[in-house]
Amino acid sequence: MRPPQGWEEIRAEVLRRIDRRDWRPGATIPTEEQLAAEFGCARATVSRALRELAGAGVLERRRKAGTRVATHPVRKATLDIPVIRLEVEGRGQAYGFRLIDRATAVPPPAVAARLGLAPGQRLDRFRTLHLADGRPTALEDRWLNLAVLPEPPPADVSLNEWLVKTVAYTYGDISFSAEAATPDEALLLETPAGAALFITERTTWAGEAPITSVRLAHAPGYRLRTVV
Amino acid sequence: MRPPQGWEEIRAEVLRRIDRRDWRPGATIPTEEQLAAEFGCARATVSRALRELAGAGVLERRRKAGTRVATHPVRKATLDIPVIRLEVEGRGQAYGFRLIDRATAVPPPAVAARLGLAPGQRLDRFRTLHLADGRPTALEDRWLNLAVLPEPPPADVSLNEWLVKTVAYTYGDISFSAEAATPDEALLLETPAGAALFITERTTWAGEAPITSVRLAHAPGYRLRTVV
DNA sequence: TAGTGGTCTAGACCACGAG
DNA sequence: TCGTGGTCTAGACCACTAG
Repeated sequence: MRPPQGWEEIRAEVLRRIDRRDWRPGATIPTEEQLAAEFGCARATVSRALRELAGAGVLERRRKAGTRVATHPVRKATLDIPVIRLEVEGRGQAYGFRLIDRATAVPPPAVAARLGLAPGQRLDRFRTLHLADGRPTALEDRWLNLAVLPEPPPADVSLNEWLVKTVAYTYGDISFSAEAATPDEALLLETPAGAALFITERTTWAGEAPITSVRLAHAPGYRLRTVV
Repeated sequence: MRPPQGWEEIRAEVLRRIDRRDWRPGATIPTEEQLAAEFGCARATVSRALRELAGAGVLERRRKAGTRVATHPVRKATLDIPVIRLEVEGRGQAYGFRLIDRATAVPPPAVAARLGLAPGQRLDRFRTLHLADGRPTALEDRWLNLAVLPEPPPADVSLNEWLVKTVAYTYGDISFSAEAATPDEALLLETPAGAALFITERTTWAGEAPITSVRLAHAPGYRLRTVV
């Protein structure tokens, strides 16, 4: 049989051997050097293939100990964090948004803690409704640290997209959960009170400075997908 | 200033330049060759750094066109797909589970479609309640294609973990959503009917053969986190 | 301390795709 | 067409860690 060529074919071959149970969970597989000899390629090529599989959670690698097939069924998936406008347009619908209200206030303790703020510090709060073909798809509740921004945001664009262009790359964390719609949310999202909403919460920093904390409540039916 | 050394320092330097807006969203950055010359390293080292950033959604790369700072704020996050037992034990609680019922039946159309089954084909269905310190944390509803398994599963272990050890690596897809608890689910999870539940649905194949489709309904308060 | 993975180099050729 | 990223090689040295 023709040996695998290129790191992608090697990755596929390794997966095949794991699937066929030639290499069982917890077992140590041959070293990079041995595999390179078997496949007739450079060690760097094998290394690349195994590194990708380790990144996906399929293999566990440690110096000196070697490479093992992962025992714990912890798989890693990559998730494309969605942008509402692109999601809506991807479904062939017209995107729109409406600013519900805007205020300066002291954020609730949970938000202040997430952003690492001193108690009592005031932030700007924007609530925006995102629309698909005129119907609400998500309610955005954003707390924004205007102090760190070079200029105030304009009123006529999506705050999210303006931020991305202005503050550029940021680090952050994201969490997903399910919550029942409050009466207020239900009214805005045109859904029954108490409906199960999919919630994404994102907090971002630029370097050390906390920028913004966003809570998105998605209208019922929302679904986040990925592949393992 | 000392030039960055190693692909990780180069990655950090690139991020710094994006953060400082030396390189703006949409702009083309220097070629690998130019950066290698600037940093005094091999092109492969620059390539590695830029590849990682492209994988994270920070850069967009195309042959001939070069490398640009990503304009669309689509970030990619890696998600550790949780294993309930490990999550529970990680919180310092005692893990347990209880088999609710088991049957052979024709799955609902949605499940059959996800698994790519012929209409009318029967599968085994297991419903399991996962417990943390004796209290329910998640309700598992699993449809299992016993025909493709080498041996029937034992009754006394977690079905999920047995599957992982037996079928080894599988491909699959995952989706997340929010749903209101049905009366049945509410009873089992000891929560009010209609409560907002976080739902994960996973379908897996081993090669071409569909193995299993699982729906996990998490008790209220569940939260899935990741970092960008 | 020795074995294994992690990384770097200098060079080469290839594949894609913008102009 | 030809510039750019994508990959491979053969070799080298380093970093971590199991025994």
